[in-house]
Amino acid sequence: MRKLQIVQSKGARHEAIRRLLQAERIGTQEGLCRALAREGFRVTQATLSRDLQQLGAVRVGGLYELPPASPAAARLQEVGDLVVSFAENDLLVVLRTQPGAAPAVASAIDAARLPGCLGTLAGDDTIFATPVRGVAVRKLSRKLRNLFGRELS
Amino acid sequence: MRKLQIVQSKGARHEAIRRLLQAERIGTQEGLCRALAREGFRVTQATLSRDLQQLGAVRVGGLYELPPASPAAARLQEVGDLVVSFAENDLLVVLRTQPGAAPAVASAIDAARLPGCLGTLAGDDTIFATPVRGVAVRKLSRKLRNLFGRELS
DNA sequence: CGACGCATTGCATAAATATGCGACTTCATG
DNA sequence: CATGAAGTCGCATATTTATGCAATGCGTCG
Repeated sequence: MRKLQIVQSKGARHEAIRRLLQAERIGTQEGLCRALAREGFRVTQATLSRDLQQLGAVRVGGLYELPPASPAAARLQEVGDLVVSFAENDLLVVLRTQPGAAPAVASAIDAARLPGCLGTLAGDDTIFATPVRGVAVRKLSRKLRNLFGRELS
Repeated sequence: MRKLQIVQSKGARHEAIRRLLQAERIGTQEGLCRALAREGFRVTQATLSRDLQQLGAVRVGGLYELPPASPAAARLQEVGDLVVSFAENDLLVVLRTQPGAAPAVASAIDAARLPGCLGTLAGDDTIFATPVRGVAVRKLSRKLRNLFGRELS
């Protein structure tokens, strides 16, 4: 039997990685691994290899660098708190937001230009989002959840 | 005894690498190695590792990409043909150019902001270049030769 | 609750990249 | 011509990164 894994920390870990790469001169995944360990994240090099790819980090001159986080992504993080719940049917993903916040959130989603998102329509506290043909509503729903990086009903 | 090496091709090879990386999707140094071989460049992965570093290439998403060649470097290549000869004494590097071309060449050199180059002064077909304190005139001369990528008297 | 889909992770290892060292060339100099 | 400094390169290998696979956790749905 292999060691139990404590899944569940990717979001926070990615944030930490961003911070660390900017603050320190980190040149290897092993080094990043040690730095993260100091902050309480215990993961292996394999995981970091995947994380760095997902973050779009690039190794240049023996040092890891991050492409500036897209403004769109930053905005999504900001408005994430305004989202109250997710739901979906066969056709649409339906997001509920705090009163009046729907337009702001929908605009942030649009700006992010998700590959699978055909369009959004915002009311006052409700957003309809519809996937491009061929993408399952489920899939889009998951993507949106991940974007806001939170667990919702 | 090890195999004889046919030194002497870095400049052209670097050009070829630039071209190939832009034209094809190349994801490994081995792949680049094969592509170069098709063009007649026979070098090993080790050499390419060094070349790519020198070119500032970056591997992102499993593909090699080049940072856009600095305008300064491009300009240097352009004016390189106008340079006729190099010479040096204890104090200065002296470049001769085609008549009237000195200012253009000097300006390109200045724009390149060589770390070892304190300043240049251009006449009509003659340029004086002087190194920063601590850098040998010899050193600066070599750097300039390399920049123009040609063999001159 | 049980089954299923999917995401996350570690482990082991494959794949890829970087580098120490010596060979060789080219220039320039005594 | 001998000598020496600088630059380029291949080889062998060390270092670093990527990945196939299986285990586990989480959410959903019947």
